[in-house]
Order: sequence, then C-alpha cells, then structure tokens
Amino acid sequence: MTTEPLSRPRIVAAAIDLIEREGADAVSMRRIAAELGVGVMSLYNHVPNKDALLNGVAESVLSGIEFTDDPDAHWTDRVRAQARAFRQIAHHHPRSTMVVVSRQLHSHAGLLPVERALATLRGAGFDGPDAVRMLRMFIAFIVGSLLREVGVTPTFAPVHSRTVEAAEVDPALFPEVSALAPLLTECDHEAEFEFGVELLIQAIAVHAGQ
Amino acid sequence: MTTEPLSRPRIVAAAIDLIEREGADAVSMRRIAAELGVGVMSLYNHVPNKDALLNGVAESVLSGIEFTDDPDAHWTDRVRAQARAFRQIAHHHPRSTMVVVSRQLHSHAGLLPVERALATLRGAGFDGPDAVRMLRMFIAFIVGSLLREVGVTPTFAPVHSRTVEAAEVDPALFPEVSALAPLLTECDHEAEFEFGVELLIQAIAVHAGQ
DNA sequence: ACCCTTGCACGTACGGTGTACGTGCGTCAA
DNA sequence: TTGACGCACGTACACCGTACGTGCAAGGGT
Repeated sequence: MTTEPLSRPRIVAAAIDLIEREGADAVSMRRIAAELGVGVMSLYNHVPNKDALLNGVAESVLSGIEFTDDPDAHWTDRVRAQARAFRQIAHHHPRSTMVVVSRQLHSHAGLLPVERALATLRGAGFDGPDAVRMLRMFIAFIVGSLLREVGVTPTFAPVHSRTVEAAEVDPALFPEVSALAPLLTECDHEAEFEFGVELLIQAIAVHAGQ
Repeated sequence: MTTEPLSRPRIVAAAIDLIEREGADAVSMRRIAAELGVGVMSLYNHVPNKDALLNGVAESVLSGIEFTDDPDAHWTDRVRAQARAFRQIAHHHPRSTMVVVSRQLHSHAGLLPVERALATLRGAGFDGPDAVRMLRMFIAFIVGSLLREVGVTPTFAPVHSRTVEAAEVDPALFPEVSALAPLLTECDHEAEFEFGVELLIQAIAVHAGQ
C-alpha cells in the first residue's frame, strides 16, 4: 500500500465519498480517518475542525459544477443553462446537497455562480437592484427545489407510497389532499424543476418588458 | 416550586424555548432535562427519542401559524395571505425555522397548510396536476426564502458587512459581485419575499389565463 | 384491607462524538 | 552535526443519545 501523503483535498474527497455512500450522518472525524487508514488527529494537521471540513465539501461540490456559458446566447437560455447546471449537484452528489446549500461560503467557489448569474442578468438589461432581486428569487427557488429533490423537505407525500397507497389520510378532514394523493405521492423532479424555471423566466421577462 | 407533571407538550415547549434562546445546536436531551429540572431519562417516558421530539417541535411551530383564510376573497389574495402566514414562522420562531423545513411531517399539522393551499388553487380553477405543480413551486420558493432569511443559506453577502465593507473580493475576478457589493450585503427580507410572491402570483395568473 | 399492576422519575452505564494536548519521528537548513 | 519544523499518532476529556434496571406512588380487583 503506497501510503500517499495526507492532504486537505484527499480528506475532503474521502468525506464526500463517505457522505454519498452512507449519508451525512455517517460523517465523523473518526470515520473519515478510518476510511483513509489514518489516525484521527492527523486530520487536524490539514483541517482546523469539522466545520471547516464540511465547508471544504461544499466548495468542492460547488466547484464541480459544469458551467458552459455562451455569452452570445439569449439571456433566457443562459439563465436556463445556469439553473440546470446548479441542479446537477443533486444528480452528481445527491446526499451532499444538504451540506452545500446549508453552508454560508465566502470563498471563490461560492462566489463564481453568483458572479455568472449577475453578469447574465445585467446583460439582459436589468439594473443592479433588479438583478440582485432576480438572483435571490432564483436562488430561493433552486435551493427549495433541491431540498425537496433530495428528500429533506417533503414532496409533499402524505402517504408514503410504500404503504397501502392512500386511505391513510382522512378524506373528511383533508378532502383535497386525499383526492390528489396519487399526484402528491409521485414527483418527477426534473419536470417539476423545468416547469419552475420556465415559469420564473417567463415572469422575469414580463417584468423586464414593462 | 410547584412541580407540574412532565408531559410531551411541556417538553416540546422547553425545546422550542431553548432553540430560540441558544440555537438548534444547543438542544440535547440532557440540556432540556436540566431546563425542566428533571432527570434525563424521564423525558423518554413521554417522547420515544430525540428525532420524535424535533418532529414535535416542527409540528408545534407549524400549528401555531395563524391562517385567516377568507373563502370569498380573490384567489390571489388568498395565496398571498397564506404565503405571508407561512413566513410568520421566521418571525415568531426564527431559530426553529430550520428544524421546521428540514423535517418530513406526516401529521395533521403538516397536512393542514397543504390542504388549504390546494383548496384555494383548485378554487382558482386549476386542475389537479396544475394545482400540485403550483403548490410545489410556492413551497420551494418559500422554503428557500425562509432559509435565506434565517441565515442558513447565504444572502449572498460575500463581504460580511462587519468587516471593512467591500474591498475583500477581487474586482478583477468578480466584477459584478464587487460592483454590486453594497446591494448584496444588505437584504430586506420582507421586501424580497413580497417581491417574490407577487412575481409568482403574476406568473401563475398568466399561466391560468392561457 | 390486601395485593398487584401500572406509570413515571431517576441513576448508571455504554458506545459514540469533537478536539485539546503531548510525544516522537522524518526531513530539511544552518 | 544540530536545530527547527512538519506531521502522524495516542491519550484524555467533556459531552452526546439512549438501553436498562430500580424504586416509589397511585389505583383497581378481590
């Protein structure tokens, strides 16, 4: 076993790997050390504490986003592409998503998506305040969508379809929910996300036109 | 000291109180027991485990929402009112917000807002699938907004205004971010939320009209 | 009046957690 | 050669969730 030297990137990579395999709850300094075949405290030579390590995880995942921005394209296409790129996180690192969105980053990795989004919005003709507003709107939507997608926030699926389908929620108390139960239990995240993005782009376009 | 008997509601209330005073990280079974002047294991006579206790916290906060729904009002007003009511969580229980939105509830408390929202959307003329789509859109937006508001997700404030204002982010690398830094550092959550709600309602109205 | 069940508060104990601290070894600079 | 330094490591501490056993008080059946 060629004992490659310990390093921050290697530790972060091990953490991401562990999160994706066993979930964020499985992450502990001891566990990561074991995964790397290393003593627990050796980690602290490269990472100040667990919190910083998780920040590293968020940055790493975030910087893995493939932004293929075409500055000549229409701004609606560029916004669409950026939103989709962000959603890739949920595909490539589903169980790390919660870590990414629930962490306040002041590093380059966290700023790059913001910079790109602001650039395309300004390019679309929005002034500063409007661009920031639109960006915040999109971020809220995307964060909320990703959380739903990775199962943190409810789908809302009152009846988890594993059970006897519906019949678990009282139709008298919740007529709409029970009537729409089949629709609520299933969720095509891709379609849902696309629908939301289109709705937002459309709304923004209207807002820009006036 | 009149030693009122221990009970689930009293434990949940103590937990909420503790969260609001010292943050969600301060919550431990030992701490709550101490707060109630009670042995740790006594809690387990009323609550199966910590997870269930936090579910209780979420339900309690959620059921504290004041929904004043007027069935005769225009659906846009009803949607607005419901969105605002939900946002009250962030005002009344700011530090519990994360607990509320990050927990999957299958109880009455969690279903009631869904039922109400679906009812008003159906009343507005949307068919089942559309109503569910709109609801999910709103939930994503609201969850994302609340997370930003309570400081979980970034504002995005690359320069935390406590430092030397701007000048911390390289204008060459991030021209837009540094140019808009003043706007990014401050965030009127109320205005931001209202803007988003209006944008969504408007978009949905357009969608409904076609 | 008796017993006996039941409910509930409590203490102890176990295996986990993050991390402060001291120790020893390898590799370079002087 | 010697000194400093970087880094892997073990130990130790305070804290966590909770399984388990114990004892006390109230209530119901006989």
